[in-house]
Amino acid sequence: MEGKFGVRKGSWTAEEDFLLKKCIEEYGEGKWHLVPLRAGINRCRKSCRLRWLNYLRPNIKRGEFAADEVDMIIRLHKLLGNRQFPSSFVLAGEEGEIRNLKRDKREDEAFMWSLIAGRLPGRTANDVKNYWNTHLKQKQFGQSQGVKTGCKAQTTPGFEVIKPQARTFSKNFAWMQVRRESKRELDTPSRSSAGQEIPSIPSPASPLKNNRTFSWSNLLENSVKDDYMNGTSCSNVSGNSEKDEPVAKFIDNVFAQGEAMEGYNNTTALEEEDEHGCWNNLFFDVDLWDLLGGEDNILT
DNA sequence: AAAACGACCAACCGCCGGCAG
DNA sequence: TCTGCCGGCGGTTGGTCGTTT
Repeated sequence: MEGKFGVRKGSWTAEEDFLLKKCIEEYGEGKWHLVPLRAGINRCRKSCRLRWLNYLRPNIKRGEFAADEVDMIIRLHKLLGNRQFPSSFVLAGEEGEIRNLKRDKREDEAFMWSLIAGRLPGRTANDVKNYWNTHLKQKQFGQSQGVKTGCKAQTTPGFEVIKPQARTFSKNFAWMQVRRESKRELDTPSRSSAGQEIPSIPSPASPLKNNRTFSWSNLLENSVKDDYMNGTSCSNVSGNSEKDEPVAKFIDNVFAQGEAMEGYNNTTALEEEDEHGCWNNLFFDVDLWDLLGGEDNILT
């Protein structure tokens, strides 16, 4: 059970767990290279960190994944693709400037499981990854692509990644004018400039017709998918017409949730003064906000 | 009853970017 | 600018346990 340099490997004992937990409680997380020494454990820094993050950390939820957790994993995995943003995931800035939202290679590859886990309280990235590999991957591909072939694990076949199309935002884009008080306007269906009814977003308090629970991933997924597939124009809640814009619609949908955003524990609040001098509180999922390129891209 | 098989998941490995010196 | 250390990630392995033959 000893690896290089005589450090212990393999399963952790109850005593090691106790020492590690005690050490983290005393010194806090971080400085992992010091942890084995401080805790008096003959383990490498990585082993200590992993044991803490995946097992000992408080509030880790164990046991079966709930249906809504599984649903969230599937949706986010579909949304984020197979560790890659499409290279065409770009936003058009001012005067034809194209900004590519594709991050560097490392970011592409590194953030998916942790991002998904971040939306599942108590679940670790390792949990999510294991669950995907042992349960969901086979369901998604097993029958049609013969995953159970006995060969070594291979890269997950690429999902169909829903790609937002290039778009232009303007500074006076109407979402900046939306006030939370205008949420009630959503009670009547919005209409596009062409008179089309805009698909309404379900309220958290009123479940979807098919009884599926509302989740944040629906916002982006539905918004992007609808617009990408239909190519329809839409208007935002303030009634201003905009070109067909998946991201814009997403933003509209986010604001349509009004008060509900406040209860979401991973939401950032922005304040924006509109042209009438009104201050608006804008609530936004921090990860998706970043995913879309942050304020620079959204507001440009 | 026991061997073979398969599912599950904790743990390890290798890689990479950030950062300080 | 270079180098080495650190933290953090996805991919993969291998031990354990339940099920099947």
